[in-house]
Amino acid sequence: MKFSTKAEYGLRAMVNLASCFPELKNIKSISQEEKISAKYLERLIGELRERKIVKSLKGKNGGYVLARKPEQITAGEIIEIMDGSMVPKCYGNQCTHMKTCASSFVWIKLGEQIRKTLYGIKLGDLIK
Amino acid sequence: MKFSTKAEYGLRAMVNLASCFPELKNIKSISQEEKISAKYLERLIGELRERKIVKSLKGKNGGYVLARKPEQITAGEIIEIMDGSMVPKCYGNQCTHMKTCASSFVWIKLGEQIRKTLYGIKLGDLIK
DNA sequence: TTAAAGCATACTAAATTAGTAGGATATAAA
DNA sequence: TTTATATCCTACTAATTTAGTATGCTTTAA
Repeated sequence: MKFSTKAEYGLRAMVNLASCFPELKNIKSISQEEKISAKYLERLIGELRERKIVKSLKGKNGGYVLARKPEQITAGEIIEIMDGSMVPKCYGNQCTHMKTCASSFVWIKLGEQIRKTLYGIKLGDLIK
Repeated sequence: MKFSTKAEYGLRAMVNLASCFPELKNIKSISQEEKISAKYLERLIGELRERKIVKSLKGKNGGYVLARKPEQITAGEIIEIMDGSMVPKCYGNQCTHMKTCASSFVWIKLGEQIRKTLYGIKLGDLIK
């Protein structure tokens, strides 16, 4: 089981913005500090902007700010946006986690725990 | 975050064997019952054999049996073998989850929870 | 002796991931 | 009002991983 670098990059960038909240910071600075390709990061943060995690300001002296306070944004939100669903599914949509499928219990239980864990961690918790 | 079908196939196959434990079952039967490519499954179960989850009996009337009782095999063992490590790491091995890396807390915490959950589920729990 | 099983290895096709490239658009400051 | 600096948008590509095939060898119970 893996997480993509996308989730990791996204989280790191948001933690970075949380650290300077409520100041603006531009892609160039974030990418240098976090050692992530600027162009790639630009796209990732774009997705987080669509989903209202960050706000952007265009033009000179522009950049990004968290759309909410660090205490009001969870790791789960960010990771779910970056990585897609956190609930593993049985293959080919044939199994829709029916009661008759014994092993589906494992994925359901696990999905619950993962959500519980990640939605319980706020950016505010990570910057102390 | 995703699990591969490999982990799912492996788990399903082991649950299947748990259901008929301690009887032998051959690849052909398992693959038909679980609707998984026989040749692919053969390889997957091969890995589980190397790691002592199942025992095999070659030759006519051969097949596979769980190497231990269903109560003594956990979902975590199987999934870890099939899927590799369950602990997500920071990128490029540059970050080794240091205390200075704020976001690494998330992956460490999550890894713990995943392990706790999956190692807490035994095959025996799944076949009732 | 032989048919039925697992064992081993190499190959391939499809999907996903991780980026690049190039420009269009917006805007604050000079 | 011009210009530099930033985000925004879309298409392309390279690398890796996943999922699955193919082929043949080895073992062994009947």
